[in-house]
Amino acid sequence: MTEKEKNTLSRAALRRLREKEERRGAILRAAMALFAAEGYNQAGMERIADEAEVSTGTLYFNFRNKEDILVHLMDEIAYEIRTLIGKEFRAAENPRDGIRRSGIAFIMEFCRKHPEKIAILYRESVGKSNLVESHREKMHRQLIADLQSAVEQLRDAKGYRFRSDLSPEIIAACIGGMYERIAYQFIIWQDRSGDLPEASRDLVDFILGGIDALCT
Amino acid sequence: MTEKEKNTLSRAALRRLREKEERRGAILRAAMALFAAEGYNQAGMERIADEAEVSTGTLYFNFRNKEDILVHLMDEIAYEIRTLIGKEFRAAENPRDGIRRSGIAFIMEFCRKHPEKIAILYRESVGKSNLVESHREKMHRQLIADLQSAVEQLRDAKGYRFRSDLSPEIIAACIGGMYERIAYQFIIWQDRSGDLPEASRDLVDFILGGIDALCT
Amino acid sequence: MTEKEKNTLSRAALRRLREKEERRGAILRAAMALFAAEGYNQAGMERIADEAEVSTGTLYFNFRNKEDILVHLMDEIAYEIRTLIGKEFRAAENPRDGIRRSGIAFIMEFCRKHPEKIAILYRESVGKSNLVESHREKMHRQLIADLQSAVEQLRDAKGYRFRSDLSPEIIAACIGGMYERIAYQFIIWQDRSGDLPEASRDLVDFILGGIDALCT
Amino acid sequence: MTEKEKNTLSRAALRRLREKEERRGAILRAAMALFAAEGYNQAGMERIADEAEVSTGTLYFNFRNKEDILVHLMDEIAYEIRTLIGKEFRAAENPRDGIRRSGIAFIMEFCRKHPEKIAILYRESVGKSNLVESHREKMHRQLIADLQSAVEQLRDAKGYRFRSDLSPEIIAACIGGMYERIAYQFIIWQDRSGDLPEASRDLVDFILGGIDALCT
DNA sequence: TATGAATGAGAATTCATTCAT
DNA sequence: AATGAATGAATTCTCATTCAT
Repeated sequence: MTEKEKNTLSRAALRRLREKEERRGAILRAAMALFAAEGYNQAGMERIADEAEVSTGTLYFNFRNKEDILVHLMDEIAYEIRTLIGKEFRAAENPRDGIRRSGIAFIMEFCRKHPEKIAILYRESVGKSNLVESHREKMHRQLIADLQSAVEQLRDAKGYRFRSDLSPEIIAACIGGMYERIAYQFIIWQDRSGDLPEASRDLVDFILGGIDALCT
Repeated sequence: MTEKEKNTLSRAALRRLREKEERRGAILRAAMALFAAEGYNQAGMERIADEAEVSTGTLYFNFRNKEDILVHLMDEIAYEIRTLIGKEFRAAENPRDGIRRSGIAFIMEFCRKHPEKIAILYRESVGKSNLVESHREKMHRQLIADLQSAVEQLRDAKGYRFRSDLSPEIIAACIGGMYERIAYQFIIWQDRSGDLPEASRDLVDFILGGIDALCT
Repeated sequence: MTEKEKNTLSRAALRRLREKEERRGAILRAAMALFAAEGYNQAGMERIADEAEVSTGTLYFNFRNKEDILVHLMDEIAYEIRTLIGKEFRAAENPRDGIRRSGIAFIMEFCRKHPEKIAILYRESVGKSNLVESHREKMHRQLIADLQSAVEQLRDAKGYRFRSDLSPEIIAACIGGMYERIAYQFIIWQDRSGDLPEASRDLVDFILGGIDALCT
Repeated sequence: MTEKEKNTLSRAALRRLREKEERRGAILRAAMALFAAEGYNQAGMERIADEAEVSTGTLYFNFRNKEDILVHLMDEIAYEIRTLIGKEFRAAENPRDGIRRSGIAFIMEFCRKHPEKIAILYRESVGKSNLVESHREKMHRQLIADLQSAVEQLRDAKGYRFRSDLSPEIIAACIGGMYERIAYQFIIWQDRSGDLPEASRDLVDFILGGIDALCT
């Protein structure tokens, strides 16, 4: 429903609409918390409904099925990440600084503050079903595309040349993998948020050094 | 059962032992194929038994439960990887070359040739249960420790100094993450084995460049 | 609401009444189409509402519940059948001809032209619930009573005597069963409308021959 | 499993086999009783399992699903009917007598003694799902084919000629319909077993008279 | 040891019905 | 009167695990 459509509604209708969206939000929040805390398979629909203070029927009124809830969570999270790192990258003076700033922001602003989203993104959405897996692929492809674009901007700004046409894509994939692993290891497996500032600094330097090494 | 113990057995007992181990192997092979092809949750015990040409009862005679089969597969795979990259690393002239050789071997000899093991390692063992997850952590910790040790050997050989004590661990984690993502993307999501030689070369150069960048 | 009551209403009230009846009709038409096409259990209330272009709430304003819709459909259909065969029977010169004409009309004018009503009458109303089943019995009892009366008129006109007092009822039941089976087989199971003229002729001759055989 | 295969089994294995078949039988008996008493849709799987003194899992070990149980019941019943009326028909001196004997046996020996089978055959299997319905069609087609063959034997024995080639099929369908309706009305809707002898006599005379009427 | 039938708790999903607006 | 979101009991089916033979 567009903003324009909303303007034509009565105030009572607006309130109902707000309540409806709030209910969807409550379901997504409850599902995220449970998926992160107990695992996608362990979290039953009844439990999600309870936590969201609705009935199971309402779950199915708002989402096609359990998978659909997970996919919506994935979309929300991916959107948030792309927004955050895009903003940081554009706010930087140059691509090199953009990669640094967005990398640190991703770790410090996103991962550190939303461990449950990291759990969804890197753990609960893995290997669940063909549909979820293909959605996950699409999602990561987009994030990789963003990273690849950043790498290419850096290359162009510096007058670099990479060894091969494949290099930007490889680099982007590597960057994605590094963030995933650092986040997983320091947030999900161990609780070492305290090490994150240091880790994120090493991480971006590692990345920039790696990129430089692939250039002539 | 150690080799020594085997020597004390009668030939009939040896045959039974051989058959038993063959059966365990058949079960593990069947489970690996099914987990990789259809997913851990989708692959039922009955189906695994069928494929291994034994009964479900035999499954439970050889393994505590379904999780236990997965954990054994994970162990086998981790052992194989550590053996391979350890061998390559030690066969190299110096740590820098060791990182290069073992990295390329991992991609070209292991990942490329055993996509089903990649699926188990990076997809089917993710987020399954607390037990599997903690086993996965331990497994990755070992691999990371190997990598960390290689990085430290490189540092010492070159007379490098890292910015912080954390750096070797961060670097090791990053390396693990890169390999995971490259393997996942080029083998599981897409079928681009043809790009793997190029990708693996970029990958090790990226790594070595990154390490250099964190040194003084 | 009788015709007389309608005359006392304002034109606006008349329009509302017309709209209301049109809505009931739309619901019944949608339900009949869906019950016939997909089955009573498969056709959900939401779907019926959609098809009738009303809301589920309106369904429940017009009918007590889902059963009630089915029962109304059954009544409509039974009324239509009784009207048709009654008219044909009375238009005939004698009872024998009446049985012939009404039988052929039932097959050719009703069954052939309204396969969806046949589906409701002989398939979708069967074994659904105690209420529907008892309604179905009542409905069939009425049709049988009509047939029985026709048979008795034939008997009296001819000066026949049946072997027993039960005979007219048995005959009537047989006639009902034959029509049901012929309609089911040639319209629902197979699509052999082309054979219906021939079948209906055989059918009535079979009936008349059967009746004669039970007379002295 | 053929008789021959059974002979090769140990006595213990035979006992287990007997128990297994007994369990299948218990399930079918429980399901038949419940379907007839409460209706197919009303009878839950849990209830059937309870009644058969097994678990729901055993239900699904022995039958694909609920539909499958119903289909097996239908097959059993159809087999029993064909066996009975075939035996009676062949035991008769001539086709005319065969039609009479088998008709009376069907009513008096089968319908009267197994009202629950009548309920399955003529009520609970109607309009349940596409699969059941197509199975029902096949089943009735076979019964009709038997009847048609009997009618054709009568025609040939008597040197009759029917008005059209369609006639035997029409007659067979009519006969099937009559039996269905008589059984339904006198056993399911009303409890008039006392009238069945009389009804069955009228029924066969009606049939034979009808057949004669269609001959030249 | 090996078998495979039996178990039964647990899961997702459906859908007729209600009711606040 | 009409709407349509919400309800929640009910239902079918799955599957890891057990255990008598």
